[in-house]
Amino acid sequence: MGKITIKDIAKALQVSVSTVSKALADSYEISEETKKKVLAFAEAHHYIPNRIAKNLKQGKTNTIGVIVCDIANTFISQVVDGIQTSFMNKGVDTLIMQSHHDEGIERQCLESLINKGVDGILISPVHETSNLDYLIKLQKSYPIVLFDRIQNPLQTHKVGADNVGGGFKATQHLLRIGKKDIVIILADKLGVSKQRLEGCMKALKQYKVDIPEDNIFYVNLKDTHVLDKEILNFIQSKLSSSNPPNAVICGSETISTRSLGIFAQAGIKVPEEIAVVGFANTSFAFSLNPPLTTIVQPAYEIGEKATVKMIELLKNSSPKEFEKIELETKLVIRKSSGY
Amino acid sequence: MGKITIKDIAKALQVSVSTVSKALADSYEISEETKKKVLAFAEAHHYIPNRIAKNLKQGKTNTIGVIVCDIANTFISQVVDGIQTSFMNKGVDTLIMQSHHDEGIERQCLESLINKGVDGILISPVHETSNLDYLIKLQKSYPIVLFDRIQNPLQTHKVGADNVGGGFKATQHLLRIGKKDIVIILADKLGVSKQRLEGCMKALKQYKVDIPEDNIFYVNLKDTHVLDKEILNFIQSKLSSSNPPNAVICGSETISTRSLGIFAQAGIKVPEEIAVVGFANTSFAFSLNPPLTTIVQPAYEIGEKATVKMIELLKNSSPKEFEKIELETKLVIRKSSGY
DNA sequence: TTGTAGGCGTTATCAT
DNA sequence: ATGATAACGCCTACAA
Repeated sequence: MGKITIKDIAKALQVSVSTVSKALADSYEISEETKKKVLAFAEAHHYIPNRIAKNLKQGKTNTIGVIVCDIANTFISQVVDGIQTSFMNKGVDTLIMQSHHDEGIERQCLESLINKGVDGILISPVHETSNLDYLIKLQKSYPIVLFDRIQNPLQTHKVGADNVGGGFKATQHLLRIGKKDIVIILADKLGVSKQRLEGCMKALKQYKVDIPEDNIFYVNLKDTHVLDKEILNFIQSKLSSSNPPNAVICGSETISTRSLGIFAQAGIKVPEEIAVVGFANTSFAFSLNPPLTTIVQPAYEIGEKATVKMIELLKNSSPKEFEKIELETKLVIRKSSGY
Repeated sequence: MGKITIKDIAKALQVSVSTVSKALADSYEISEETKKKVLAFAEAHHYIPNRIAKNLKQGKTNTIGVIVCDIANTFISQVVDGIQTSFMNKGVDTLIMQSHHDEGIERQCLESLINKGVDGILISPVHETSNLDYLIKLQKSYPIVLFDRIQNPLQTHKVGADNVGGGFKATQHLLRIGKKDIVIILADKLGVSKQRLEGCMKALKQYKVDIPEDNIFYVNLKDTHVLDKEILNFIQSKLSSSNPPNAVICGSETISTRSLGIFAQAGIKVPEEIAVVGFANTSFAFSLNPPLTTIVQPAYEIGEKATVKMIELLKNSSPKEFEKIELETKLVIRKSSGY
């Protein structure tokens, strides 16, 4: 298996290695006859070109490194699906690494990818300034495309979701169905929280609706127990206040799903008592009780577009005009918001 | 960046390339003094060894190919997390590919990995006999470890979950809390369905409980709409029969989550009217309404163990004693089964 | 202790 | 249309 080389073919066919090499590359310099002979022999003996030798010779690996925080995350795994599938269709290899939300590990991933000789890097950074200096340095020699976490000072190509638009859509939907007393629960450590909130505020302003400042609540996702308690306390105190809300926007998948569970347990009726709109990519949104109205990020497409951009860069390293692509989110209306 | 080679160091330090090479490898042949000089220079100039050249020379790539059906699947993404993290800790690269449930694509992945020169392959096959002949051939030259889909005629190392045990635990739990009228809904195209059912039957037998044959129902996961209808029809007809069930075991994550959603919509009380135990790895099980009692597969650990096995094989290609590791599943009791 | 030279499998240049 | 030869960057006998 896989032991036969170009040299063996040359010897067997009594031609030179270069002839074989060119024949296999379908070069115009080689006669049809010779090509046929070579191809036939190669086929018959299951010749497999040695990619490593080729890589060494050409100084390229045909491999792109991808760094994500956590591949087991719903959204991320969908993005990775898009990346892997697209690169595979283009014959490019994908080396996936996980930073596990740690800047130090992220640095190791970057260094590791570099010394593996990847041709480019796709990264969703740990946070806005993680390894920024290093990335800036790297960028001088490698094409780098940021995805998902695109609120980043690094000057480069970026592909992500339009989270401002997402926040806007979520809010607009609630306002349109007459839910004007909105509370917003956001993940405090999540970069996109800011954009999503911005979108919410934009919609509120446009519809001339005001909400008290303390209707915006930040939670920490680290400990689910604490999270659950915080959400419950917040909502209950709000509901029993003089100006009870009739809708809540949940700024992340975890917050969304937990909230529904918590409300159900506490006997808070959704959507009658409080309507819920969440940011979530899980296909289980429909299976929740009630089915959850969601803002969905085009995860697969984000991966796809980032891939296309990278391939473009690999072909054409000159166009230094950095592009920021923000793909539209989708509002999927289900029962939790009251139709 | 990364442009400096061993040659450059040699030239700069007025020594030979081999001296540098050996110094970098910390060879005993080289004097401490020279080593220091070389290391210092390498450090200072950010020397990065060219892995490709090394690979070419040594005929190894230090890379393992991984083939899964669908990386965006909850369980699979958790396994991949385990694989990627473990290999990374060992300094081995992971090349992940997706077969998208297609035997032809799987074949392409395999061929692609081979010609990329991976040192070994970790695969969760599309089905029990997909590319079997090819895998058998491959196995003569490469270490191959099967994971997840381990009911496979291929004679090799296998790591997966003990699904028979999982079925047993699910059933035993129901029987212990007095739910003896059990129906079982299984995914018809899922390989593990057989094992899970086997476990269920084993428990029923052990507890001397009989269920009618038509309490076992197979559904197709392709179309969710159809699936939902099928599940609802089945359960409703069962519930209105002369011998209504008081418990259901859902043989896959999709079936589990959909069922809960469907029951809620149809006003079927869980667990009062019917208790539900599902096979699911999603962390949202708790957020469902009611929180879902689940059989959880040790996904991360499966990936981890498969990795360990592969590394073992790479070090020690001789031990041809094939091992089949079946890791225990975990029963997580929540409200859907009635506590 | 250090250096020389050959080769891993390809591709690319330049002859022939 | 074909072939000889030199790289690519590294490792490793073997020589010195």
